[in-house]
Amino acid sequence: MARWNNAVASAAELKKLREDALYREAAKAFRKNGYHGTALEDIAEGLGISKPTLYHYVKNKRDLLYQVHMAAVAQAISTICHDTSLNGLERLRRTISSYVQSMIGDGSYSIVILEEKSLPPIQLTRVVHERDKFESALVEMVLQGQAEGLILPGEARFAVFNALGAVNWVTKWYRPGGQWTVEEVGEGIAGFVCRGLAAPGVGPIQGSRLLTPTA
Amino acid sequence: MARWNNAVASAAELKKLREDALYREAAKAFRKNGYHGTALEDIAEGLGISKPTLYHYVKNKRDLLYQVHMAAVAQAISTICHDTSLNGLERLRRTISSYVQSMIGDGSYSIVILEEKSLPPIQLTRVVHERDKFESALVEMVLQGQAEGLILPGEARFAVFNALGAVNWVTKWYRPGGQWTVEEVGEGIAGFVCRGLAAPGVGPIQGSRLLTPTA
Amino acid sequence: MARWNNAVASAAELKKLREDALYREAAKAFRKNGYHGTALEDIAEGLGISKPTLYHYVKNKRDLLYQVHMAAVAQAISTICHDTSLNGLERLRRTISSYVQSMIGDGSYSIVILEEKSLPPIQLTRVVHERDKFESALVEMVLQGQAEGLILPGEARFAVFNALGAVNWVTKWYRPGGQWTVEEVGEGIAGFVCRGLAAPGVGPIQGSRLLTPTA
Amino acid sequence: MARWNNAVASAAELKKLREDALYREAAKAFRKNGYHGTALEDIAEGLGISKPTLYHYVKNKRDLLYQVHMAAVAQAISTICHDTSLNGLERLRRTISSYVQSMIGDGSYSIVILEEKSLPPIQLTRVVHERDKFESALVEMVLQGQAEGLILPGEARFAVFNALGAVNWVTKWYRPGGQWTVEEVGEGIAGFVCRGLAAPGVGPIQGSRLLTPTA
DNA sequence: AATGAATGAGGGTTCATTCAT
DNA sequence: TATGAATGAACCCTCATTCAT
Repeated sequence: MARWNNAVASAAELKKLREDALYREAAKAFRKNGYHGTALEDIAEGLGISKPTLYHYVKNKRDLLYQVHMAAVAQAISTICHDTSLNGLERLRRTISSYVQSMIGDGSYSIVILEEKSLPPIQLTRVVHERDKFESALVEMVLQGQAEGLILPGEARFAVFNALGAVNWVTKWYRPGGQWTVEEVGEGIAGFVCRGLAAPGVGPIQGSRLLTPTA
Repeated sequence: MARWNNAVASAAELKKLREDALYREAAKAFRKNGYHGTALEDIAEGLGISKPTLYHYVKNKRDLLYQVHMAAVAQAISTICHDTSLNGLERLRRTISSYVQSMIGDGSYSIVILEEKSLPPIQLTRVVHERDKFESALVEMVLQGQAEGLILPGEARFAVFNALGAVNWVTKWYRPGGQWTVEEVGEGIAGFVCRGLAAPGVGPIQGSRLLTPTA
Repeated sequence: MARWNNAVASAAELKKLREDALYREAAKAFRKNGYHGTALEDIAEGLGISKPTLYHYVKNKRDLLYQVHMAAVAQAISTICHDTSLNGLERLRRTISSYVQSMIGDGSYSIVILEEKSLPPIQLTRVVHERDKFESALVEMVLQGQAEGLILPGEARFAVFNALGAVNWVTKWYRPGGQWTVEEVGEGIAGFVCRGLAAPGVGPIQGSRLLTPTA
Repeated sequence: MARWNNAVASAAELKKLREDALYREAAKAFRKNGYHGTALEDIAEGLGISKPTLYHYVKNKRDLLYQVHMAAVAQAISTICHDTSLNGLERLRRTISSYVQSMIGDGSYSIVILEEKSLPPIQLTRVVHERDKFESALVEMVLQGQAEGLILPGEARFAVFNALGAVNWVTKWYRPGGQWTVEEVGEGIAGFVCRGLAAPGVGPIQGSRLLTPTA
């Protein structure tokens, strides 16, 4: 019987690896059934362990959600493109492509949903605060792009909301192992978003075979 | 004390009106806390009635979710633009704008999330089947737009997924009573989506002040 | 099957009566097995109802303990002898006799034990505060008795501790329906305590057949 | 870090000393939180060892309680005054003083409470049987005192119950390191009890400054 | 139609106990 | 001897659902 999804290695790293496997399994379950719809038993079963064993790694269910959220945000933040030699639109495009790929890739922690009553205020605040860091980075790229005349004028936050919608939705429909590769999807969505925001006259924006910009 | 959100009228329509109020209240709760995170008590409280009274109007909680889903899909389908004199891109734009406005308007039934274990297979199949009608209509518009050379070639379903992401996400961030009107948001998202899909050379696409296409 | 120990009467008082029956049953269980050793199921079973039904009457187990404690202290306070025409020693005697009889009588709520971790600090403070009212009344009687030369000089609190020991211990050994009546026990303990505290030369103190002062 | 409360000595006695330290620590915990309210982890922590290590010294939690009870009773029995040259009242007084001092002294094993469901019948019987030895000794002293005309006539068992109440209660209120010494408390309680039982005309009975018989 | 009362089912959490190391 | 890891059993508590009124 496969335990811990075989994420078991040498002594010291063991616990860390197990935690990661736990977070990923939990993220998957939360994504599928929501926080309240997920029983700890489901997660334990997915890992081939018993329910009480989970309590060696997390304090309680809420804390597990919190940890998963934090891991997800950290993953999101790690996809931000910091290459200052690029214009805002291109930085946005690369970030989105990279972010999407991390979301649907193997090691994804991403949870999109945040049921309102699922976290106590303090932890909720922290999650929102971290999430804001990621969103602010996107807003900043949009503002740069607008200043450069590459992105349509208007509310930068509105632009980011649109972008995040197209992006986050991917977890709802993407099925790994299908005809569309992770990379194609990431590049495709990034292209879609950037075309949606680009000012008129900006040249063709890179996409993927799923939505061909140079037909 | 306001009961049934004052949706009470003359004899025969009474039940229908109450059902509608119930579905809207349920939709709001499900949207906020998910299916499993919503207690029937929450819904009853929101309507100013008691928990057992709900059972005069719905068979059980699952059935309530089913009814809300069906109402939501019907609402979505009702926003489809059937004007065959228009090209695919414009029909898509009008449909999206209209759909978004219905989602964030007062009488919204929309639930975006479908927790996988929340409906029994038979009802799930029906909901998915109805939802497919709406999505197929969108796919058909994209195909028409591609045939007309107005929409980029590629996977029409991929295009629709992107569109739906930007669209459905609106329930996560829109706050009624803020600076952005329902109409501005609807037109803005529709413009964003259509620019994201439009083939090069297609003229400026209508948006709103939130993202100005003709800056 | 006997439900609610037949403590069921007319409409409005119903809930109050049920609460009382619940508190008495809970007190009995806590006395026997301690707080942590008592399962809510035990209490429910003793009342002929099911476990979740308890939650119509108390918020949770801790709150139940708190309510029982408060009822017990109120009962204790109600036995205090306020007859100011009496000397301190006699007031003490009457109070103790009355208190003991209330503890082992039918409607007793008394819990003697307070496991330290069983109540959250706020509720613990309140219980202790109320209990102090009762103990202070006893201390005051002792001080009066000492001033009157009827009680030995020394630490009044020490005297009260001794008295309370003899008194509270009664719940550990008294078996209703045995050879010793409630009244005999109450008077007997009261006499024992008062003789233990009385100054030399104080005349014979009333007791009971269980320990005859006038042999 | 202090382990085993430094009760560690040479090879052979090691196990015995550790067991004693364990019993005392367990007694303390049981006294504070009751049997069911005490987690083995609490005891282990108090000894600076880990939970499974306890199982090298006791078979299981119930057995630990049993051992502690037996140690406590043995301690109680060891305080019995066997000096046959003394009258019953004085023997009782010395025994009680000595017993109280052993209860609140450093090496105390005393558990006063016996939650009914905490021991299986066989072990319970043995504990009760041992306890009876101690109580019988007290009863015998009372009978002797009554025969000698020094103790009030009446039920000897009732007299002993009163005595044990005042005595056992001491664990509930005594705080080491306070203003009252162990000896003062022991002598004070013994005096209180014996005055409570003494026949009229018996001369002054020794106490302590806490309750002065010769004021 | 409406609801207070009741409960079976289910989920989160703790903990005594075992085992491999 | 000592312990981190694991788990079955038991308990508190919630909630959808039913029923009598």
